[in-house]
Amino acid sequence: MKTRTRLDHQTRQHQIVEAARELIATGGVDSLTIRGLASRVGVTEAAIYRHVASKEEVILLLLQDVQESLFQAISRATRSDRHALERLEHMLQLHVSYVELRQGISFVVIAQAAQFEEPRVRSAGRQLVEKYLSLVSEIITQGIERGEIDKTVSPDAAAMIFFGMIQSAVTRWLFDPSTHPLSENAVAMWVLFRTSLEFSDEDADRYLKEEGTD
Amino acid sequence: MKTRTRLDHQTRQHQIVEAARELIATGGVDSLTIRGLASRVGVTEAAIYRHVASKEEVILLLLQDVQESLFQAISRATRSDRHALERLEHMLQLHVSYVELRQGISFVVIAQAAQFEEPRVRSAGRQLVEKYLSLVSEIITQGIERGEIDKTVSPDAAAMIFFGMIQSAVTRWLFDPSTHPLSENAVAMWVLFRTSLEFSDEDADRYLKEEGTD
DNA sequence: ATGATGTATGTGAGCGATTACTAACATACA
DNA sequence: TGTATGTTAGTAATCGCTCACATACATCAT
Repeated sequence: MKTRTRLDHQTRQHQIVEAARELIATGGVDSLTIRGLASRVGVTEAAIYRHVASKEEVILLLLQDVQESLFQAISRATRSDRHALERLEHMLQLHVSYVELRQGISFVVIAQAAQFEEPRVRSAGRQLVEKYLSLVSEIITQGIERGEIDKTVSPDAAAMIFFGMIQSAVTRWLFDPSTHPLSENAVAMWVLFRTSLEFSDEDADRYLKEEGTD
Repeated sequence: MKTRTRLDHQTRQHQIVEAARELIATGGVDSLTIRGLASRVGVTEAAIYRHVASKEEVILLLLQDVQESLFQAISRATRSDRHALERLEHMLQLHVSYVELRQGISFVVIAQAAQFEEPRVRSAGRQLVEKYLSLVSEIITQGIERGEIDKTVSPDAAAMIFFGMIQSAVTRWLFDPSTHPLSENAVAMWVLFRTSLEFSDEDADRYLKEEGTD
């Protein structure tokens, strides 16, 4: 029985982050314990510390993983050359799909990060939010330059509303997933919000012929 | 030294809820412990249990207190007979002031409630969110009936965006209060979002003379 | 190839600290 | 005198984490 499966550092660390995500998804942040990680990975607690310095590092790795996978998931929308509004709509759908796939992990982890004492965790969470907002804000700014979005729109405010739509949908969905389907609520909000970004009729013809100043 | 100050059940329970709010505000949800409550109230741990059955009840009482105080805070906006859009703007400002006063408590507690295992805590959090959304939704429905808001607006979707705006502003504010003033961000979002609710120009004159069907 | 060796990965046991909570007893007050 | 409010001193459970030790595996001299 001494024939244990020995896996390399990288593989184990990845397993630990994966286990952390699953634990939080099923039982909330309080369920994230070293014991739980060890149990899920299939090793002892002490083995966890061979690949991770502390519980804090687990959280930081998870935040990093969330950031990479989330931006990977929504990158298809940002890369496209389509109309800014279509890119935003696509991005919203991709983000919502991501949250459903990860069982709400991204939102939960970020929200919790804001509450953590550890400066590094807070910092990582803040950077994730700011990076996301910047991405949305840039799309909107581009849209304005290209004449696809009303120039009176504040990109920063619009990005925050966009971010808030996801938070709102996810919050409701976390409480009762069956009653509040994530995707449907997100689409309903988008249909309404996009009218804020579109040209008002009086301005429309004035900018229809202009080109983006890029 | 045996002359302890003996206070009645109701007073102590109120002190406990107040202490719970302060603990969470300063150190996050993990800081909410029976020891911490006892220390802040100025009694021993065992005394806490004279007025509260369990830690879960503390959270439920806190949620109840948040619900009452929040709706009390925003009631001034809902009671008014003014234009629906003005009522919503006023409500947003009052809500933001409330969050600042309570140091983000309302948002944090609700978000955490969605993650708790205990069914009663989850239920209380869900009801708080739903009640809030209903309130906003009703104001919008009234606005539509009175011809103050575009009839194509979905009250439910608009209410969720409204709720999301607060979540978005608070999330950012919790990470860095000085850089992201709650009130300013909220106002900036509102200025943008309200254009979604207003009449498009073509419809405006059609409904200007109609009365609400209430 | 073979065997020795160093290192990375694992285990078992247990550390001190903290958690929510309780029992036995004391005392203020109606 | 009874009851509500308090204290002291615990409980078992769990937390993050560490130490001494075991073993798989790559490397390297022979």
